Amino acid sequence: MVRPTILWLRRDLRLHDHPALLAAHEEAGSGGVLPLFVVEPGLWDGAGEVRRRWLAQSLQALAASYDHRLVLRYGDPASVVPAVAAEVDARAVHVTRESTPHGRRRDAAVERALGDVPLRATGTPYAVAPGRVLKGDGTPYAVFTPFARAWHDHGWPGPADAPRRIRWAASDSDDQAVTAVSDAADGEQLVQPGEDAALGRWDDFVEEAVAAYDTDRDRAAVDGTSRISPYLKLGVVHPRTLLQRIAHLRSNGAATMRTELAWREFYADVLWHHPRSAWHDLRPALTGMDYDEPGDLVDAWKAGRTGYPFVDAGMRQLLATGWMHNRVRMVTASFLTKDLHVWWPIGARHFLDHLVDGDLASNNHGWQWVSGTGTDAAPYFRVFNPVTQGERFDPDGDYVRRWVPELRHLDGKAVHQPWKHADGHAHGYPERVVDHAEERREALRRYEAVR
DNA sequence: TGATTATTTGA
DNA sequence: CAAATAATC
Repeated sequence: MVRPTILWLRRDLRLHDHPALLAAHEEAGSGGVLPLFVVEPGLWDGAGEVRRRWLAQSLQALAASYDHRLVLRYGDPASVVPAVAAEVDARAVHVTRESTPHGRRRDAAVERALGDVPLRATGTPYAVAPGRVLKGDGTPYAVFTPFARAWHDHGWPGPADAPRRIRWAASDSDDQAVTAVSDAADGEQLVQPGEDAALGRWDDFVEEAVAAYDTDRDRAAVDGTSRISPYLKLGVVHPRTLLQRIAHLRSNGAATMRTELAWREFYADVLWHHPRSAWHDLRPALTGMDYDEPGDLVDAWKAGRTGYPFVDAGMRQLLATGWMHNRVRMVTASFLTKDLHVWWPIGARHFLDHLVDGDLASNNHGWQWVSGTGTDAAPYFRVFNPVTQGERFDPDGDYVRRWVPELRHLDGKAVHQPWKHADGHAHGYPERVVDHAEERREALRRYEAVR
């Protein structure tokens, strides 16, 4: 009697450097590993089109690398996973350990529902497991820089062994999941799906761009960032693999790249210790802050029609591609929270709905950083000037012209202040919805009131 | 991983 | 008096 194990996939859609897959393989013996992905209604139905497309295409690429044995099911994992386990008489269900509030609740519910079938968690989506790095007194770090130092000193193992001849077990997908995924998979994508594409992208980046990353990553019009985040979001690559491939590099660019990966680990660690910070102010510093209710101005912000070119370019890039340059994320977030005086979760929700790399911990804590409510956050008085930021990080105006066609007739950095040119608004570009200088003062007044 | 304003510096 | 630097929000 041979019994398979189930590998229930979530944020680990890859073949290599996959400890949970190796553990499932080890335990299964000749019974084989049944790879299962559950399309969760709560996560799938609310996701934007571009986000769904990225997941769908990533699943198709994964299926190909799993000899097309990947099983897709639609429904609540607490009923679906035990049902599949019963169908195939599974020995155990293997997963990569989750650290988000939803993931932890869900996995606990699945474990209860599985009854006698054990749920075995191996590894995490991080180089160092969230919660592992602690201060000398046993409490978590609240400030990034000391965390990053301790994280680096803690170190991490090298990539897991390459799997050798995994024996896959077989079962059927359900129609609803198959249809959902195949319908969603149509269309262009920011980057190519799949593990091979991810590793290729990273190798290109290491070869061509990482040395200049510390300066080029801030230039909105330059393809100076790695664009590896959509892969990290779904675990198409493991950060350990990425870190290993830049470990021998001593350039400032490589160091900055390691620091960016450390930010991802830091925010996952913060979320592990403070699950409520996903959607609530982490620090009570701004309790009682006077926010405006979302209205027409927020709609203008979402549509990229605020009249501030750098902001609008970013918001349109987000809608069109499911991605936004990180510098512009900070500027657009500052605009919503400090020029429009809207509470950060409104913006965080919009980003998460559309970003193909939308990761709860990184996204929402990034928003808290901008709004001044996060741990180690920007001080409340730090307000980005959308014009100055545009002129500094898109000095030639190419980024704005790429995403805001109504401004293509303006040359150079003139695009950043169309109101200064007689024909600036000649092609339908909207007037500024607010006056930045005035709203900056208003933001400072409101912050002052709760200080 | 700011911006603004006041102040100092140096051609 | 423009540009660097410091102080302040």
